[in-house]
Amino acid sequence: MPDALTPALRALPEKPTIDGLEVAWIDRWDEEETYRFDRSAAREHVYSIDTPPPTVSGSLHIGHVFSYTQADVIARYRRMTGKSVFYPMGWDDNGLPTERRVENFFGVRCDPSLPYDPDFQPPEKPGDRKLSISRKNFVELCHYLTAADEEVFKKLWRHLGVSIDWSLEYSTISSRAQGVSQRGFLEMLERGEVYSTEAPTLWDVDFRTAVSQAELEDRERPGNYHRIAFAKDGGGTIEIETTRPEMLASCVALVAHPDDERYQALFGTNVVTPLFHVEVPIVAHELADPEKGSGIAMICTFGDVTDVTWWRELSLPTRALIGRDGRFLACEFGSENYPSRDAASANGFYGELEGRTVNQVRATVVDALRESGELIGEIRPITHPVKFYEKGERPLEIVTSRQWFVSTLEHRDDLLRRGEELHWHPDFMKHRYRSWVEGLNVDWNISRQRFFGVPFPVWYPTDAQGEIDFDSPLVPAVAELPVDPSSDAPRGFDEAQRNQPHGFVGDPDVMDTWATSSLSPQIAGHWGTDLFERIFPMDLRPQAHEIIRTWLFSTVVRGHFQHQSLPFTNVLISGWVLDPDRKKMSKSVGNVVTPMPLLEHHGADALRYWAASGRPGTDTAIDEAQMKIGRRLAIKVLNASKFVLGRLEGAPLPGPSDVTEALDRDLLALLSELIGEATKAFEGYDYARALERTEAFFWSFCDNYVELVKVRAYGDADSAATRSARATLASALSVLQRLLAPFLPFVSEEVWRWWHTGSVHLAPWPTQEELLATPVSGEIFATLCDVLEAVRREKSTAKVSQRAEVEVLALSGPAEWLDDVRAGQGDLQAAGGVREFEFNEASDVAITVSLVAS
RNA sequence: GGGCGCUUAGCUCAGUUGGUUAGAGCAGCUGAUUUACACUCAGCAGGUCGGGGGUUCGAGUCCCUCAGCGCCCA
Repeated sequence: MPDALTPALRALPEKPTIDGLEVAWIDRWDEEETYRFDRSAAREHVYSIDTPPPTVSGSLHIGHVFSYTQADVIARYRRMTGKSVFYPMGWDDNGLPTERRVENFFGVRCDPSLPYDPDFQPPEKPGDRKLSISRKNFVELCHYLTAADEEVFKKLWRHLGVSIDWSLEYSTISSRAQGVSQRGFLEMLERGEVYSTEAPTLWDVDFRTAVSQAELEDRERPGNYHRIAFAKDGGGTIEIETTRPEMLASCVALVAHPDDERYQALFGTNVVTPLFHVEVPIVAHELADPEKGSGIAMICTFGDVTDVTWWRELSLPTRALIGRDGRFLACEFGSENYPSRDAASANGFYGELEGRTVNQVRATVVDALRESGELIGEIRPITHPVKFYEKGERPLEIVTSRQWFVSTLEHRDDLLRRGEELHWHPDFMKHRYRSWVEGLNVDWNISRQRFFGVPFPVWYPTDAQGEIDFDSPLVPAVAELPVDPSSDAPRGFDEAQRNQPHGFVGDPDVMDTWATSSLSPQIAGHWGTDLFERIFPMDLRPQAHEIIRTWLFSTVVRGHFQHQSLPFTNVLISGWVLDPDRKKMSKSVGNVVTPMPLLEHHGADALRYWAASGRPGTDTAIDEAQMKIGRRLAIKVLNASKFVLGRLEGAPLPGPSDVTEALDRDLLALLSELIGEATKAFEGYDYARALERTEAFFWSFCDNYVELVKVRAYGDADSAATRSARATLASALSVLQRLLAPFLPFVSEEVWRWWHTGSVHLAPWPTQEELLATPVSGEIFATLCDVLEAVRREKSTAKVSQRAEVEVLALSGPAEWLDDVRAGQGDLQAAGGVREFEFNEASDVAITVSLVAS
């Protein structure tokens, strides 16, 4: 028998309590390095977990408790089955949420043109106006603030008993992670999986950055249909409807569905735009919706994503007029790209628009159209979906700029196959992935025009005129990484040549956060060392469903490109925590629940019980009643353990061979079934089922089995019946403590240590073999429970104490049933206070309880 | 518009390949009382399994359809 299982009973506490167990065991586990990953373990003995690195600038909420507990329960199970568990924790702090938090917290704003101020101290309180600081100062503040936030998160995980090996802690913005990230980028560049291009890009004018398709969301917004008349060449007009009349100057064509009879004759002819007098063609495309408005729409560069599709597929000219700040750019009508039949009038009017915002331009254009009579009828209010950056507050614009893209579209089929290869828990979540990949319509844009992130490790040479040659980027060697092209010069150049003719320019952008966190296996696993070979592909990716299209998708992309493999073999999807009214928690609604007070009030085991009761992928309402039940269970474990171990005092601990009584053998047979069920459930990632079965068994064990044998177990240590009861109690308690350990790590450890030297969390997961070689097939325990229940019911109905005596217990039933009862007759007599038994063979079971007259 | 999930007791949820009389916990009600545990124990009551149709000897479970709720994608 392994050492961890060798019992050595020590003094039991007089009045055990679950309060304070967390503090005691967290430190002890640190000292004993209970969760330390065995760096020398071979791949087949490792269970590796790609833990979600949280963004600490987001608020800590109860959802963190929920999902991390579910993953931890799996980690603890695997550890007990003998795996060396690779369970790191990382922090994913680069990106906009941190930048925004720093801006608000300190009242600062990053201006990359400013020089670094080594003596800079942030203001005590944010001022009325934002203070402009250099990029390096800004990044330093980001590091400073996140370090403090990380401590708060770390405290929560530890208090919750998440069995992370903290020696593996990482950050996606550390120098090492930047090196990994840049290496990953350069290798993709070498293989042709990334490219940079000047392209229409979704752009947030407030954050002044491009965003990717994965960061978009549609929001229903009020809008207005404006009916606008375009002059036909041969006379007459065509009326289109648009929600964006301000884009009129960017109009490059009108479009209708190829099958639309109304416009058949007009395809190929031209019309002239109002106000700007620009000649544009009428074209056909099936994305034009005949049902929408008048069935014909104007194509502008670029009012929405459909415009981009039309522009690309129909090879239309580009007349982009919205700048990075969301204001209209300068434009010369009558020039080559803006042919106008009345340039003077067009330029005169456009003069009123230049430099103005989208809303201002819209109002001016609408007024002008109304005046000229080209606005037809009334403006018609509608509600329609508008694309927003998920963290943004203004609708996205489409701005043309140079960006780095990862080629995902041309690998769509491979990526779909990867999704099929992956084991999803629950299985139906794979549809989320599939529909996302199928719906991709642009490559993954990884450039962000921001500051706190991993810089692109590239420079571009400049020619004699200082023009930038984007097609021949200068790259560092892997050994030089990480680099910062804004302060490091490329090989063969010196700093004086920056931004000079025949010199170089550094790429000013940083990577999208997902371009870095998609390498979490490579960062956590120290890609390039033997450790990585021991943990990759990871065994488990636990995460919530809303980041399937971001974190999961991007990690699959990187694994596929870099290693021709899935980055992990199983994904465990956690649901959301809903508020008690089953509404989604959100900051704006103000129903976000912070976990610490709940943790302190109910205890870690209680919160874990609630979290582990939530099935994979299932949204769960926050439920303090459920936490109270968890707390009750933990207390029961404490008291039952104390009671059972108290029965074992004073004599050598008996072993499995001492289990001779039929009832005891039957109980162990049932326990063996439980082990099988719980193990099977865990192997299928159905931790909630394992918990439910174990919990039900444990309560029945306490209320029925222990009650039946407590008197027998008190008897003469030399009697076989007593030894049998004690051996059964010891075996059952040992198994139950271990089955509960993944869920209730604190109380399980506490009671386990009352009779073992090692940690329950390193004890072997119970097996059916360790119980009885030859299980009994009877239903003795169940039968005795039925009889006991009848006795209890009689006493309860008579409103007497459960300790009241039974004069006669008359039992009728088939012979085998009577045999089962007789097998536990002595225990029944003791537990029920029975004076006399009567047995009668009969076809139907009947139990008659006659109480002693009071 | 396409897809996924959910709908079982007052509440929260189990119910595995179709198989006795549909289960548990909580809440409710009725009791017990120096007990390992009041952070206890026992008992009772509570359901047309969202509606309709079908397959089957047999449907909470499989199929079709409708409705409501939630989410994903477009």
